Amino acid sequence: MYELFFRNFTKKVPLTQEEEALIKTYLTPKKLRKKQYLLQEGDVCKNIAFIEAGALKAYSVDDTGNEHIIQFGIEGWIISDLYSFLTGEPATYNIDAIEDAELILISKSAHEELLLKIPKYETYTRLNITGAYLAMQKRLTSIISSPLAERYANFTALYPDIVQRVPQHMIASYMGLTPETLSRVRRRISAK
Amino acid sequence: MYELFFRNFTKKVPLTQEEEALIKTYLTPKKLRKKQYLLQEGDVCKNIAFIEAGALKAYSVDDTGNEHIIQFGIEGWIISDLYSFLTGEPATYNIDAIEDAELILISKSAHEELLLKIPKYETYTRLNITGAYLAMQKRLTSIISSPLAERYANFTALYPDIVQRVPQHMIASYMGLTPETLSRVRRRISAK
DNA sequence: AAAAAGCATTGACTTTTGTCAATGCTTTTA
DNA sequence: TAAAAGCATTGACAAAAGTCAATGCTTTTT
Repeated sequence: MYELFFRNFTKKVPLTQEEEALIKTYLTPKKLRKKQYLLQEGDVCKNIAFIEAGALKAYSVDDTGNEHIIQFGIEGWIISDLYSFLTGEPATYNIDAIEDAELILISKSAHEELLLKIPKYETYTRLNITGAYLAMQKRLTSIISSPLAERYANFTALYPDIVQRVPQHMIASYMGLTPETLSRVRRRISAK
Repeated sequence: MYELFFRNFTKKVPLTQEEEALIKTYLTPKKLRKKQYLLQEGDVCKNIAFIEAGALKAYSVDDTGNEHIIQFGIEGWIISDLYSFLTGEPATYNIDAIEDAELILISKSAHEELLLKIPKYETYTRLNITGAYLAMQKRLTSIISSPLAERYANFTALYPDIVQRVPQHMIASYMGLTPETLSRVRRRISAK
């Protein structure tokens, strides 16, 4: 149940057996069926979720009812409304399961205690957020500076597994496009 | 010279006099004239820069010679090509001064030693990167889900000082628009 | 003080993207 | 297994954004 979590952790920061055992006491496993919510907009985000298996999406919903996907998450990734988690403010994102999923939850109090008690957990957290920042910066750079066809090519090159597993219209949403536009971009690319 | 840096630091993580003095030995001040480069694409980013005064921009340049601004920085902010800094790969961004600027530089070796020797520096770093991540996530959400007029209104509400100090065409670049389009958006807003 | 460069705006036009509606598949649900 | 829902694609048209060119200011440079 915790294999991937600790494989991931120790790849960033090596742990002793004792540390691993101690950290384990702070973790809570959770299963989620496809379409179930992990978090709904307006609720406070109580957990950070590490994804052991499955796929989820975090998204906002606009006035016209459209979903805008801010983040995908699959095995080995972390998903959360971090702002809500850290501040206790109501969440602005929804998170739900695209596929049946197995998660490992870290509550706010667990997170805080781990930060205080285990310096390596702070390092792990720092490296995680740094990686997330760099990935998002690449995405943003691509949005403001690359033509659409190139942006889609970048995405498929970077996340081939997500392209396989997720419906096109969700990828369109992630890219800030309508499904029709993405469909046409793909046709233009494949015509070459 | 280091006032703002330490005011900022201690607001996040309180420091003893000794710690402050020790950290100071790792810092290098630098002045930059308007239009001068702090970093050029292709060079390795050797420093993280804390901005004591002035304004800078980080941007990429596309095949047609257009600038795309990925980040503004003014007093109290940090600017860098973090990916290049951390990996030693050539920078993909340019950074230059929009106004004369006073910077405090932290070199790679200084950064690494500080992380090892001063746990509070790691906490400071973690909080900084977390804040940067959350700000960028808001920007990204706004891009994929809000109409243009609203995005511009958000920007002016969030960064009124930048709107004052920076030419419109740079704000257009930051928003991923042409200067003409931003000008028209502004006219539409003010017509109401 | 004059010349040059930088900047924001506007108009006319083109290209890109969104919207709405319809179709044919495939997958899920009853 | 029949019906319903979900999905990708396409066409016709509308709206949004980009391009190119010109103008009038303002700021910077010489």
